Amino acid sequence: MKSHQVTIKDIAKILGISASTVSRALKDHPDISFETKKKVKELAEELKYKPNAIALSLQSNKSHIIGIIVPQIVHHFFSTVISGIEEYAGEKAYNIIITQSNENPEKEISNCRTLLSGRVDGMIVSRTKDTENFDHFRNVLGTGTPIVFFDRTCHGIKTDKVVIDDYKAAYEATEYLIKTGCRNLLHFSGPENLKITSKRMWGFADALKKNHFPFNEDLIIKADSFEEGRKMIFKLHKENKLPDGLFTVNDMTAAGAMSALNELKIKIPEEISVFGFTNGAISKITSPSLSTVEQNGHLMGYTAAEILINKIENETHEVLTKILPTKLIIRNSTRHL
Amino acid sequence: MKSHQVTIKDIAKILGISASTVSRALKDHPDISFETKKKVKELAEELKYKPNAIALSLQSNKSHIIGIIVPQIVHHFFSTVISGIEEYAGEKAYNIIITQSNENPEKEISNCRTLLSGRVDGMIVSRTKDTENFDHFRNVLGTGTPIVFFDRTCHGIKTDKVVIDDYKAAYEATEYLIKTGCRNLLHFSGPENLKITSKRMWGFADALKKNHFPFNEDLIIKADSFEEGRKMIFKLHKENKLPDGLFTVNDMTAAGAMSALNELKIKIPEEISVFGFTNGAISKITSPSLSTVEQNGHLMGYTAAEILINKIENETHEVLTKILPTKLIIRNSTRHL
DNA sequence: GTGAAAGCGCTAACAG
DNA sequence: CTGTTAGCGCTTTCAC
Repeated sequence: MKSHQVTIKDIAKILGISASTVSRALKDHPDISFETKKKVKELAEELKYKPNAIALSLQSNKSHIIGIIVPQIVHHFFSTVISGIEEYAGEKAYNIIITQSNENPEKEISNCRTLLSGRVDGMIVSRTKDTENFDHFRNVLGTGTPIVFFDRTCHGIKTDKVVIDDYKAAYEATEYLIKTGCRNLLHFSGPENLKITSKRMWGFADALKKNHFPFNEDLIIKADSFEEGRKMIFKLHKENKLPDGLFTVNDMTAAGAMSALNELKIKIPEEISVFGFTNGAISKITSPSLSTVEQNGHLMGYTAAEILINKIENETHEVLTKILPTKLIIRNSTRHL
Repeated sequence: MKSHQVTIKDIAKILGISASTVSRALKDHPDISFETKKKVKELAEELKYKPNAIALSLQSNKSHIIGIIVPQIVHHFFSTVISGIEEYAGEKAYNIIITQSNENPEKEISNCRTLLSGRVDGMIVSRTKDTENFDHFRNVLGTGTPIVFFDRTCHGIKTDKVVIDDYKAAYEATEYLIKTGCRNLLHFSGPENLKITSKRMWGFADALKKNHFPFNEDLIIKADSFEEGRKMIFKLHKENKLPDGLFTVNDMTAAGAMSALNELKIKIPEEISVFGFTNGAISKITSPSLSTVEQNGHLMGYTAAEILINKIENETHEVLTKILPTKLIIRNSTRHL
């Protein structure tokens, strides 16, 4: 199917000059006469010549491609990040290759292989929930290919990270609930081996303690999906243990909880306030609209790409962890101050 | 930064044999002795040799990369499609490069250039709402690079398409509203120059006509976002023109409408039924949950990739339009039969 | 001012 | 069974 794309040789042949002259003319080399340049450029334009990026890559050992590994593209937060990466990469004439691990560590390992084989210039990664062995990332770094982690990072690997201050954000969200009159708080949390979710949990816990609320582990309940959020509310309702303030590890879980609360005709925020995390697309859609933490995925992706490309092009070796600001987005699922 | 990745030459030198022998040993060429194969493979393993995909591409004139152009990655439907593409591509050892046009025709043109320069083996595209001139796509096809369009296709270009039967789906959704007792229907529609949205509109219109409902153009109202959906409901409410059945061009618009209706304390579905389109993540989250049309983005992406890769590898020239089945997903925003 | 030659990593045709 | 050679498209010395 693939017919012949125009090459430098074709142009050279037609013009009766050598390939190297064409190459130089195309990039305005000072040695080349104005005449020749003009002829070459016109013909190139006419034939729709496009440099073969692959040949350039082979030559320069730079692919101008950034490899991305995320658990799921479909996840709103991750697609936001990807969008941010794409934006900065585009500005710098880099392409992005996207792979998803589907939360499967095995797949993540094979993704690394694939990207390495594709000779990406660097990678931007958010690991699966269950990745415990980080050797595949160490291998990548071993080849000299830089990695920037975002959101879900890997402890003990010396490389750049872009994160938000999950602890602080959770602390502030919890404190907001307290300030608006909640006295009986609960947290729906994610897996403990993920730093981001455990940090959110500690932020919640510490906010309680600092405000002289009794704290015990029963106030932390594992639930981190729409369905689990729903189920847990029904369960708590049955046991007569519903709180008057709920802070969830993410928006989806909050949405699930609210869906159940609505069905139970429990008034939000009058009887129970709900606070989410992420500020995804759904937070505007729930009824009532959801108060949440702005996580700014787009900026996170943009920043990660910025750090990575800088590292690729300037070959710096300093390792930095960038902490992006968050803010509380107050909507109608919480009472007002 | 980039240190040396192991090459075939390195292995050859260490083992004191030629590069071609190594190459052949690695791919189990029958000519090579068992001994040699063993030595080569062991060393390759030990040194973590990975074939240089770029060199292979240059050689074979095949990059094993599929280029994707979508209006927005963040859009749930598109990310679902991408996910489907990624899945099939992964099975066939293809990578995907993703670009977004941001609904900007200029950007779309430059995306085509970029991907062409990256020598992708084929493209999967959903155009912007405003693309009117399709020459850039014709150029791509002119280079022998196949394109498969999905969802938003380009009229008058002879290439493969993967779509759903928007007309039929809209017809069925509307008829469902009628069967469940709605007598006063309205449609919130998208831009007219998009075939998919105008087809949804005609499906709605024809369902009314076939069921002997009066039809006039006032029953079609332009609104295709959360905000517009909201606004329009408030406007209609003020003018006392609210329908008892609403079919929207997509889920977001439906969600906006429902958000407004909830605020106005208008009961869904008792006073007004709402029917969406897409079955995105949000359709489970709205209150009540949203009846909608399953558009199956994942399958659409998977199918598009299947058609494209088949075309790439088998160099077939037949052009086909694949119409994927849809189905109504009945939840709680509509009355039951 | 321009051309010839070498080489990026790999494969395949051609020799032995 | 294995080595040599050439070439994919391009850039970059080194000549002239």
